[in-house]
Amino acid sequence: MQISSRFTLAVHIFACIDTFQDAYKVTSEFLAGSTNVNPVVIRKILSQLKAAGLVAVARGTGGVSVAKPLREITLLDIYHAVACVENGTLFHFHENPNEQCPVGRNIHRILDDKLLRVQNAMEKELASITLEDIKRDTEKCIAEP
Amino acid sequence: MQISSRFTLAVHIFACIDTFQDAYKVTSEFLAGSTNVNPVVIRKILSQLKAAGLVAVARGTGGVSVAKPLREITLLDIYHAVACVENGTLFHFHENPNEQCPVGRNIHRILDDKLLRVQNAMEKELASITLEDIKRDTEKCIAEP
DNA sequence: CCGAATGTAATGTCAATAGTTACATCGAAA
DNA sequence: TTTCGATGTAACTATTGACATTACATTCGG
Repeated sequence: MQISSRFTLAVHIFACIDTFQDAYKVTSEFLAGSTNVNPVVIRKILSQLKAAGLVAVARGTGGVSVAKPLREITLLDIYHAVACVENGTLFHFHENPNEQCPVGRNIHRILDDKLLRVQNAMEKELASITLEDIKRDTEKCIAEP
Repeated sequence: MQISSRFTLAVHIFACIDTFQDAYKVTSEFLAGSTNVNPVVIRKILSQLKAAGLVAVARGTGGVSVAKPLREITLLDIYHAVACVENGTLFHFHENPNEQCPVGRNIHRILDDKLLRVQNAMEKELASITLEDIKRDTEKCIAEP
């Protein structure tokens, strides 16, 4: 299985806030229009981002803004906020290896550290990219089509 | 979503072949016993590993063996063989960003290279681990419980 | 040719994603 | 203070993939 599109949607949302916050009120309806997904899905993601302290959502009046300096928000923060993998573990392990079997009894001791290394390599790369990078590349792409 | 347990199952299968091939005939039934999953699931994985040239499966008589030197098989080979992610892309992208929107029109140009970097970091780590490492650690874990 | 094992189709269950409707709630502005 | 646009969420649905399970044709050494 792939990592849920909630992640790419969340990054898309931030790119929209960066780009449009001065010209428009950025609402879930507005974001639904840019991403082409349902507004309720956007609101679900926004509430996860809000719970992680990454955005501020104005109730009543409406509108989304970024809650921290862009360079302090990494793709890893966003990835964790939208909770795309269960328990934060990337690899799903078969649940009940046979404890009577020497291999089944030890398979976690054999594999867990290696899987963690792989996951850490991925998360480290996610952590190396900030919303400032996204903003810079967004402006560049829009400027030179 | 997490990466399918087919991957950890496949590694478990190789650990079993290493450990038991001299003492037992390693069949799908045998492997189902050690992993505690259905034999048909094991056979599905075995046929994927066979298609990738990683194992040899004896029809009729039964039994599985490794088709290449252990040091030449990496966890990345296994990961690709069992095809846990669609098109080989780890991140699922929302399908139809709005082409009328400056951000929607450019979101792939903004994000694709970054997502690829993350995926490459993960795959590089997977490629750094071979079945020889698995065999060594399996023997170690079984020897000292 | 017998028997144990593989290959595979078909079916069922379960969980997660994503779409959609509906509505209570909020809060600024008229 | 009422109105109106927006958020927060619950509820229901459709779709998809994972995994279990049954069934059976096929294979091949003994």
